[in-house]
Amino acid sequence: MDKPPSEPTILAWARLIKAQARALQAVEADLKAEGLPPLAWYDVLLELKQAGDGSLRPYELEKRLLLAQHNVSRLMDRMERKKLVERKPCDADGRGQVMVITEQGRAMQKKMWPVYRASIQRHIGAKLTEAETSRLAALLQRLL
Amino acid sequence: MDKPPSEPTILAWARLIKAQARALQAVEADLKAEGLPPLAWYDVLLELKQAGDGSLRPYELEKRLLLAQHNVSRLMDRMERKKLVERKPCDADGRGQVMVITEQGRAMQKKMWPVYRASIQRHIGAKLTEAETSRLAALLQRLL
DNA sequence: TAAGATTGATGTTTCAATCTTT
DNA sequence: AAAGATTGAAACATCAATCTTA
Repeated sequence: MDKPPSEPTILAWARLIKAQARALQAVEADLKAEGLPPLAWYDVLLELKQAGDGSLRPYELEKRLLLAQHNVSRLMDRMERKKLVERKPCDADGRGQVMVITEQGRAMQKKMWPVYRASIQRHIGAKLTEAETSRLAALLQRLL
Repeated sequence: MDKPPSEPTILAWARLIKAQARALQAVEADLKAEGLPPLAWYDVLLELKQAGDGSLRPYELEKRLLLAQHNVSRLMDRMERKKLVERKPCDADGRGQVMVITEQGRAMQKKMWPVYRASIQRHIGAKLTEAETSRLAALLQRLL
């Protein structure tokens, strides 16, 4: 136990951090260049849209987006101010809230996707062959 | 042009973001649990230590760490307050500064490494075989 | 007591502007 | 004018409580 990581392990770690940082910064920059909100907002909108009735509890968003509870709370504040989501009381649990995507929220998700998609292609797709992409996806899944 | 990304490309992107976020959060938590500073500080200390004379210009750190100039500036403020680095004037360029690692900085780097190393092993090394780790490192390099 | 969610205070990052030297 | 670096103000994230209902 406490066996130290091999050299390839350290290299994989370093490149995971760096490749993600580069790609994420590039995609965020592409969104901003189009005057669109940050990626986190897209993630929220997509999760809500994909949830059956366009709504999720904050703690569900929390788990899916790997965010802390108080960060979800404030992210919802900002998105609610822009009318992209709405808070509703939760029938089933008096403590809880339900976050619902609005029509404006759905429209924003639709508007962001082509820009986001092109950005993913530019910064990931264009750098790997199809076969490499599949192998990368498979290996990354083993880390989840 | 503007060919949309394939399904595997989108999957690889999503997993890159998620796997990195998970691993990074886990490693940061391990460091914090030991009462150590965040990873960014380790990165600075290591870069300075590895630079020939233990010093680098802020703009060099900026490029190596993928940080914005003003973020480097403030990171250096915090680390200087803790006596881990020192600002010196730059002989060769009157506009510039030189950031130098202190003895305390070297000691901190040495103290952090075993914790960091064990954390990398736990969150990356233990989840993949040696062969997988090498393949992952090779694929990630293609993104850089 | 614990889960779901929020909030005040504090720390960090970002934006836009500034300052100095090249 | 451009490069290296910093700074005030605003946005965002984090920490430690707090509040409510289960």
